[in-house]
Amino acid sequence: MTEHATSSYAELGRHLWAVGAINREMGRSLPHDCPPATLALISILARKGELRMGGLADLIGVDISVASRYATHAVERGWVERTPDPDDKRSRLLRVTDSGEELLAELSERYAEALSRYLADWSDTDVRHLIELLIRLRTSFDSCRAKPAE
Amino acid sequence: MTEHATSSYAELGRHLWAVGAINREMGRSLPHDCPPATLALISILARKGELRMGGLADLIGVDISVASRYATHAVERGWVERTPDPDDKRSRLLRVTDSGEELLAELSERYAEALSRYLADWSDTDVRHLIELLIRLRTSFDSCRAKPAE
DNA sequence: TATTGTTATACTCTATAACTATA
DNA sequence: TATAGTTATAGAGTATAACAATA
Repeated sequence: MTEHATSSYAELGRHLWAVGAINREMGRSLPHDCPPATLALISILARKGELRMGGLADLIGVDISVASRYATHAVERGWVERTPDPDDKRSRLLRVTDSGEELLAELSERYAEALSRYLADWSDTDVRHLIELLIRLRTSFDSCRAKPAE
Repeated sequence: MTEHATSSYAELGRHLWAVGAINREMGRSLPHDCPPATLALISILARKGELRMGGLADLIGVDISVASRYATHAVERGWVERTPDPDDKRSRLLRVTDSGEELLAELSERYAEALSRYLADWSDTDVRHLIELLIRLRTSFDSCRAKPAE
């Protein structure tokens, strides 16, 4: 990006921060039992299949201690199960149960419906575009943290 | 948006939620004295000029009690000042001080520099595009909450 | 009586640190 | 000795509720 447009980054920062308010509002529609972070955990596991705790924490973007707490929460409710990791006895593999899949389907639909009411005037293309840019944003951050020495 | 693309909303939700991790990471570079919410408060006041507490809280996207706490924090450090509201003695008008402007300039530059390192491969157009979509997202939410009866 | 803002309190989310078990 | 994960504790951040002052 050109030098004189540097202030656009500050502006982007403000709008990124404002997303927090939207997330809080959307999160209020979730059941008390399943906070947004737990739903994210289940959703990621459903997509990735089996994961170890460390990999899961990276994907959620929280400390491993936080991910561990949420995983325990989800296991206690039967949404996630842990099996021994054959390659490393310090670790266990996490996987979504059928019950977890059901919960995910129900809450995803409920969430999507709520969001669609807010974004009634958005086109498919608009939504796709925002998704792509957010994916790219995350990618840029991840790849930058992977090589902090440069 | 067409019906069969409904699941895109759930996907958008996941990526919006993931922005939180980015915000946390960016927030770590701020001074202990000035958390992200305080910076947002100062930034909004600098842009809008004088604001009452209620209007400020709406713009930040938090409860008025939270905004009040942050305002007190900023006033105590000399970044914001309160003057009587001539039209309503229950309220006061908030405004950024010179000191607050200085802080905002310094932290904005620092923030922009950090973000620009993460987004080194983004073009002006990319950044602009994301900003526009985030603004529109916020607008859609605000206008929807303004008429909840419909 | 309703509204604006403040303050006290509680709740949610996350990180740090101490610890156990295994690599 | 280093690493994966768990748990205890502490620290941010936010919301709810009770309150005071004014509309």
